[in-house]
Amino acid sequence: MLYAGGNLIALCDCNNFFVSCERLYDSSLKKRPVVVLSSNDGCVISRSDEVKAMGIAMGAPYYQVEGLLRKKGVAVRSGNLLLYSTVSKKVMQVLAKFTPSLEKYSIDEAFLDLSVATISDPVSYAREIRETVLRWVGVPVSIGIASSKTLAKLAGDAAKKCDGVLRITEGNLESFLNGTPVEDVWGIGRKTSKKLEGHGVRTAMDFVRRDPLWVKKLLSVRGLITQQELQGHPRMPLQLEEQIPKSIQVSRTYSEPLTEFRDVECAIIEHTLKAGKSLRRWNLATCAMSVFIRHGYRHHGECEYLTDDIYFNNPLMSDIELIACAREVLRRIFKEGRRITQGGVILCNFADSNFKQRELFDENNLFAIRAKFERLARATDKINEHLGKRAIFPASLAGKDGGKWRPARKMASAGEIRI
DNA sequence: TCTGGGGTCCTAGGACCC
DNA sequence: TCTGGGGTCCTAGGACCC
Repeated sequence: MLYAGGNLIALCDCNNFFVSCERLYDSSLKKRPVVVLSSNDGCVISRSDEVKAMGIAMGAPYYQVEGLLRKKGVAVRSGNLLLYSTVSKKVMQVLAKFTPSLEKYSIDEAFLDLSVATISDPVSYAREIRETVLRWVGVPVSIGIASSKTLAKLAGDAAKKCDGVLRITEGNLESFLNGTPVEDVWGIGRKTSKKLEGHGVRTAMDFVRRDPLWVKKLLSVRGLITQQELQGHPRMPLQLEEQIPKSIQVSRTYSEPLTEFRDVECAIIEHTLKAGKSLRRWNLATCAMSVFIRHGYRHHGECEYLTDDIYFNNPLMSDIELIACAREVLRRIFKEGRRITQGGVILCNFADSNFKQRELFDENNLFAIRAKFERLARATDKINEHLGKRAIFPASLAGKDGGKWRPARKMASAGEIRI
């Protein structure tokens, strides 16, 4: 088997990240088993080691495990993304001190290029990284090292089960792959692993041994890339630059079903405001918007999505225009008598926000009016950043604090956290 | 009664054209 | 009226990830 030994990639993964953040905020949780719940306190999205040992699955619906959690004295917290992203930034800052080549892969994971001549012993270097993150931020991490991202991910998983750092080398690669079920490989999900098992492929080693042409035919190029990465060939370069998003989505499951148009409209306007803010933060403008609402419950076979799109010749970024469009689409899709349980807005087809095209016959001087809307949106962003989220908001939301649709967060940590 | 939210990439198939 | 081959572009849907 070929192995690109010169290439050295580390995956640094924060252990039980959301739980670790909650423990950072409230140190009394350090001695207790903890779970963190998704929006609307719907399901379990982070578990401490003790909770994992109890057999509580990732993504388990909270109402199904609530009794057991209470019986076992597990502390339960509603998710607090603001806290987690603040801690994430700190972790990334520390990691950046150890290598110039860093890819922030997710809120709790980063790939580090360790192929630097000055690093003589990558494993002890990784231990140093681990201790530094723990000391400076207070979050425990695991680090996997290998010659490709896919192997580094596997090494990272294995590192969690030993002392926090694990390296896959040419020497231990084969036994490692033999001991890894194919469904544990990054990029091979539930459907694909079922498909592979149907062909007698059970371990990562079984997969690696198959004819590449057969793999490509069965799983397309993605499968082929995964196979090569498992053999130790880096086929997925680190993405060092922050990627500009191709779409921005804001959606929520509501705390109770909404039946009145006005309530749904307020929710959709708030989602639009959030999406617009994110759009401007990236200096983007959008040429397309989708609005969708769902009625009924997903897991009861009685749910239906109502959705429609709107397209713009000139890219938009101001709240006034985005909200007007969202309301228009919502009026097209809303149906009386439905119990709306979720709603959302998606922006896509982006252009640089500096791109502006004047209409040939602009008799009402729309060009100038739109420029004003855009300046207003940017000013609003600045003011709200300084004075708090709702210092300025559209008149269409006046008198609506959104209590009816806002997701329930019954077990939020005391107060909103800023660390 | 109660099951999150936010993304990316790839492919197949249709429409259209020469 | 029927016939062939090849190309591009777009979209919906599937699969995966955290």
